[in-house]
Amino acid sequence: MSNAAEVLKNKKLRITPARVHVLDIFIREAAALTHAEIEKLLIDDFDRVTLYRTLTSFLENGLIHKVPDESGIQRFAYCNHEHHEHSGAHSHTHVHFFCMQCSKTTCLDDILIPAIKLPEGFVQDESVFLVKGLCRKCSKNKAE
Amino acid sequence: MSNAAEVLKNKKLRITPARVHVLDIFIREAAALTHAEIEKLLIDDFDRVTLYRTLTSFLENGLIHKVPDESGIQRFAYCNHEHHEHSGAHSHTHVHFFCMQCSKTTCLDDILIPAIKLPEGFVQDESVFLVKGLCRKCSKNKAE
DNA sequence: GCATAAAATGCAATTGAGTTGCAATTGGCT
DNA sequence: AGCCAATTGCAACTCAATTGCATTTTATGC
Repeated sequence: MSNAAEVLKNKKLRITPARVHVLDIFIREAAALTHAEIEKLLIDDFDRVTLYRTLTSFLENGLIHKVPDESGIQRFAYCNHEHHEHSGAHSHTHVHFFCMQCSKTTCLDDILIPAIKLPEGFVQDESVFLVKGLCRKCSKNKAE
Repeated sequence: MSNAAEVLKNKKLRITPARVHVLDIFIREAAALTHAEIEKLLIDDFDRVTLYRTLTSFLENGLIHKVPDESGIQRFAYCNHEHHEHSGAHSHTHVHFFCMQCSKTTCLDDILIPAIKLPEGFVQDESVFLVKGLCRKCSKNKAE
């Protein structure tokens, strides 16, 4: 059984071609992907709606997480559990990085969102931290 | 001359009914607004396109700034210059707050985005920090 | 291995945000 | 008042995302 199928089984999700293929892509690609990007990466042709529903299902089951994107398009990335395992409930409290050169969005799994002090009366729940700039690869290319 | 007209004049923008009305709304409302919300708040009926172009113009001239929104819709808020005046160039480096109860997004002008240490090789430019939770008003109501 | 119910998929149609080109109008100026 | 450039309105379009419904597929028990 493929790695993806294994993950689906653990989550008690039905193992379907669409899900296995999409999950494979998420595991393979290290970046945060949009619906359209995944669609292009898929070899087999699935209906757009199926892909939307697959993403929703993965989201609900904690396989992927939403990634902030300023352009207004939804982005999703595979949840790297290695970094969060110890905390019990899965959390997405890491910083995300958008490269203005190559337009890739990546999870900085090791960098947690710093705590801030809100004004009196505000109660904090989740938060989103997106940093824009140049990724390792692009800043290196620029220096040469 | 109205407050809004004054602001437009200082920015060397033409004073048109659409601009004055939209700017009035931004000054009046303390929250970050979407295109659709502004459209509802407008008494006079302007074309959707006019509103989009008005927002673009205000954005380019630093009258409003983009506010992060997880749902993927663009939000804009009036730039409160009191807090940034001293820094010369206008900056939008404050934290934004989304209330999960009343769905309003507000600028926490006084709370600046904390600096973080990126991994080796990453170069930082701008960043976006959105905190979700309960605003003052809603957390107060809940406590009663 | 096969029947079955529930879940997943495909298709068609729809909504809503945002954009573009172009003609008509209006604001700021002398 | 009159000019020109900026602004507006209209029509048409793109793209992301959603919904209802009929069909197919999956997991499971026999």
